[in-house]
Amino acid sequence: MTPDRLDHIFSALADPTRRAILARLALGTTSVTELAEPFRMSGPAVTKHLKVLERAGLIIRGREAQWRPCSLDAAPLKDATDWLEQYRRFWEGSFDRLEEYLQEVQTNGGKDVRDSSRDK
Amino acid sequence: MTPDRLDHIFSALADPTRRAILARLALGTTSVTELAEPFRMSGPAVTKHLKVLERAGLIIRGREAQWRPCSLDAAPLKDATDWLEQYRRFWEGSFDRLEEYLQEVQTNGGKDVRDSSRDK
DNA sequence: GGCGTATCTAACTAATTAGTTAAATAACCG
DNA sequence: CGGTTATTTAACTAATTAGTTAGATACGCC
Repeated sequence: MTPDRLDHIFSALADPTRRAILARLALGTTSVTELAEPFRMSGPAVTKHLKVLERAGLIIRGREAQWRPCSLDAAPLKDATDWLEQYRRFWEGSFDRLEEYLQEVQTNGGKDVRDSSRDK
Repeated sequence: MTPDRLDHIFSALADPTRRAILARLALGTTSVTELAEPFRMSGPAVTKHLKVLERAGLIIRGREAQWRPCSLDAAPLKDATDWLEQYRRFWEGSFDRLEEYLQEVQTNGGKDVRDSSRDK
């Protein structure tokens, strides 16, 4: 997982139009025109969103006559999830004693921000 | 979960500097200066990244003398994970028959992109 | 070949982002 | 008070993003 692959994935997800496109594609492959329909937005604008999703590896484009069907490729979402997974213990809240201890020593005794020479 | 909360969360995560800052904060609360250290980047640039993280709700800022300690608040990462979770079945690959069927009917018989009047 | 539908490219604009340096603010310390 | 350290704000620039409209391209059909 190179760092800018995650950049592309997360920034593709940072837009509600693009998340809605993914949600639609979760129901199945469809055309650009149908993807565009729910939005008050020109065709070219949708084409650009699709390019962003494609750069992130989240969609696959086919060719069928004058249509360029899009389908979901969720594999990169797994990479995003794996990255987030590292932080699960933080939102689940229950650190065990060792983790608490490590966190304290990391912050120089857990007493002060930088060093222990200052004393408030 | 309002849509633009997710926008803020994902776009905060779309930058490697900010992900590195979160990784550092996972080890414990620290100062702006220490956060800035690994990067070839001015102080104000780091302040801006912190503002983005703060807007996303990912960090909490304190005050201690002339320091403004940062600490991680991972709660929004749970929201991101929850959103991604909807797609897990896609990257795990094994759809059950019902899901396959639903996906096919959604795409008008699963045969064509738009309708069944065309026939290739 | 020419028409109609689907989609993309080009060229442009406005807003946002990521960085800079210089100066302001805040708080401790002697 | 005056100096030093930490951090933020202001003002600026360059690059990127999200949208637009107009025109090009691709393909099927008659």
